Amino acid sequence: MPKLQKSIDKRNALIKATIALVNNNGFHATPMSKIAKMASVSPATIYLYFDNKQDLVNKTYIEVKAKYSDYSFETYNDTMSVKNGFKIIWKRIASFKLTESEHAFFLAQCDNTPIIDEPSRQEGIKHLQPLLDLWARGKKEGTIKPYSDYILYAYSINPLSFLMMSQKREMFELNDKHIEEAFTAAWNSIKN
Amino acid sequence: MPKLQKSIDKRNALIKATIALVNNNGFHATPMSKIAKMASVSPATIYLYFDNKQDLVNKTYIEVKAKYSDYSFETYNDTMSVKNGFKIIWKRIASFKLTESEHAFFLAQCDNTPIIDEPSRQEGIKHLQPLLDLWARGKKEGTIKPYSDYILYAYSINPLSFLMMSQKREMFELNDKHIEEAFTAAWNSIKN
Amino acid sequence: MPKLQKSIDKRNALIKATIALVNNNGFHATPMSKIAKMASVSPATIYLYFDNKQDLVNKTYIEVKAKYSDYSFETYNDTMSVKNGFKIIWKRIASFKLTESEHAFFLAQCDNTPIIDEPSRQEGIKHLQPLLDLWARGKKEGTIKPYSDYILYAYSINPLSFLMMSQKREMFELNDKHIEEAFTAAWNSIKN
Amino acid sequence: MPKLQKSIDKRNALIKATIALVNNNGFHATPMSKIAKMASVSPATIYLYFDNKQDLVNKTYIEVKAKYSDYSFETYNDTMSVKNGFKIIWKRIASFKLTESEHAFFLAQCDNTPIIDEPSRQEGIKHLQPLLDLWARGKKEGTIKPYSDYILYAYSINPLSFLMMSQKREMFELNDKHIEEAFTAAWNSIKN
DNA sequence: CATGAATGAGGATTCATTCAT
DNA sequence: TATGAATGAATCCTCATTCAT
Repeated sequence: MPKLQKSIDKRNALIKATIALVNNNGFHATPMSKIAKMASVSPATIYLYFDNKQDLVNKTYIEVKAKYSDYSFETYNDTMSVKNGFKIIWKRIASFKLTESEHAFFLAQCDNTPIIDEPSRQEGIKHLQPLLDLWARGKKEGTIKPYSDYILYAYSINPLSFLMMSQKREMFELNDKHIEEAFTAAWNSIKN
Repeated sequence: MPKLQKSIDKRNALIKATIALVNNNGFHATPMSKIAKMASVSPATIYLYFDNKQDLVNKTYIEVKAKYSDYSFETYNDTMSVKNGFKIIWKRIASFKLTESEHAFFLAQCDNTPIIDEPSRQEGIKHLQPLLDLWARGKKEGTIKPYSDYILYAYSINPLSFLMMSQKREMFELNDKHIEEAFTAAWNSIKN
Repeated sequence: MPKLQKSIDKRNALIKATIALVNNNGFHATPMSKIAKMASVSPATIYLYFDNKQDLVNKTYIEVKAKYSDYSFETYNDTMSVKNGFKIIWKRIASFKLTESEHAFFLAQCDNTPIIDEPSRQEGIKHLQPLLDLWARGKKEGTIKPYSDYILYAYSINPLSFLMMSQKREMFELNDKHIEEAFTAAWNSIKN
Repeated sequence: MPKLQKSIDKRNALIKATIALVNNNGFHATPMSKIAKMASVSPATIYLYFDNKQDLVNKTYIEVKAKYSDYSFETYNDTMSVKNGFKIIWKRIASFKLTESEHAFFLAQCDNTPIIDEPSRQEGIKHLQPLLDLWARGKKEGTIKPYSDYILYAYSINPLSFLMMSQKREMFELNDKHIEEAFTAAWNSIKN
């Protein structure tokens, strides 16, 4: 098994280490040297895979965001009814945010902070399209309120970030009943 | 009339500068020297008012959080009906997040990041009591769903942070109609 | 004796250390840390006086070049005859290059290398004017060959750099007789 | 016909790249990786041909110096008269410095800098013997001043380096008339 | 012979903090 | 109280060199 190329494993290890360290210590207080150590590589090696620290964080963001989207829509297809489709997607997103909380926390940090540059942020947004399409359909058929997508997202999806955060801070333990309640709240806020 | 005490003006200038710089550049990329410069003060002077950088940020957080709470509850009193009281509070919070967006953005950054230490975070939470009391009342009388406060907050209050963020990023412009829609969504998500 | 300002002594020590280290080790192989150590300051202190390494070297160059010019023309005034004036200047330059060989060597290194940026180089050239004026006078009255100033400089002044270099490399010891010979050669090469 | 030996082409490409990069950027700011890239070779390959960076520069210096000497004496033989022989050699040197200015510039940089180690420097000097012999002959027969060879070189040969430098910096354009003048100056400075 | 990946050591620069005034 | 100067300890990043293939 010849190693003729840059190893995807190393890249992944670096991404993983970045997430873990930024989550625990913040972007400040996450030196490249620590990332390298956690990924079991030399600091210099990072620069074979990424241009610089900013690039590393940008790329990590994009990758996690893509993972998030892929996960969210994996079980959805657009033949589903609006309500059912929404539920399917919502449950996946909830599952992602609560089981993959490392990734979700990282995204929350990036989304509320100037550590990601604008192009990468734009790149990360792209993947939401299926949800927007679903809402468009719902608005047309009258099942979803005719609100701006920003408002729909703010009330039906984004609250999960807050709940994930609270859980991560160990202030609150989300059980299945909570999930059901949360879904009800989400659906009530946007259904017509 | 000579000044015999540490100047509250300087302290305020430092807090203000911290907010502005952390908002624009992030906590990383906000050196003490820049804060000092923006506050028209020597770097050494900061240490007359704050123990160190962490302390400066903590105190700034607490101060802004207090301002936020004070603002939120200013027009509320507990003789109001649950629905009306909620609306009063909600509107104030919305107003704060959208007009005092510098402060709101700073809080959002702190709340999603490990830059604030735990004691300060706890300190900042205290002030929400009137809202929790209102919800307790609502749950008792059956107007508010019997959900955990975390869920109620996640669905009725926190979405405003997302909308503030979107507006700050100039992706979305919140007008009065949007505010009404947002309130409807908020209320629908928690009302019984 | 209050110290209220950046100390000119420290600046001078830094310039001096730069010259010594660049002379002995070359610009590469002269880390800021060594310069700091030799000047008995912290590395960070250098940046109070200079923008960066390039700036430090540029400024050092300009300073040494100015010293060189000042020294060269100190005993000259333009009422002297062309031949006598030239001799006066030439002797001073020779004296500078051979007694202040550290400075002269530094200049030689900068003049034959891309370590100085163009603006600084231009800045360094300015001060030669009195010599050019003298030559202009000599050309007019017929005592100096009507050659380009570059050629006159190449043949009458620049050779001293080579001799300084040889002496510094201990290949050659310049005594008074040599100086006389060198002056004769210089004068013969440009006199009419 | 497979190549069984280290390719002289690669070695040459490396030497050429070294010259170009050191000339344009200086020895500092010329990393091995750039040399490799310019020579279309892997960094590791350099170490098949040279021991290390110092060795690469030393060898480059020696090679260029040899080229310089060979060129200088190509049209000379020791049956020529002193004056004529000197003129022949001088013209070749001038031609080298002005047409092969890349090489000449590289030598000037090395000669005024501690980037070449002493043994290599000595090695480079050897080849000048024919000129020294010519001067010895000239001194004996009285056509050349009885000066040290260092002085003779400083005044008759070295000025060409300064002129080359000026031309390279585009401050000065050397035409045929200038060359004649320069030769006159050179000869006048050393002839008896 | 040739290479791209990998790295440890080191270099320029920044920064939170302290000190002398 | 207030400050500008000073600094040691990091931090990001580069680079000469080596290694596995």
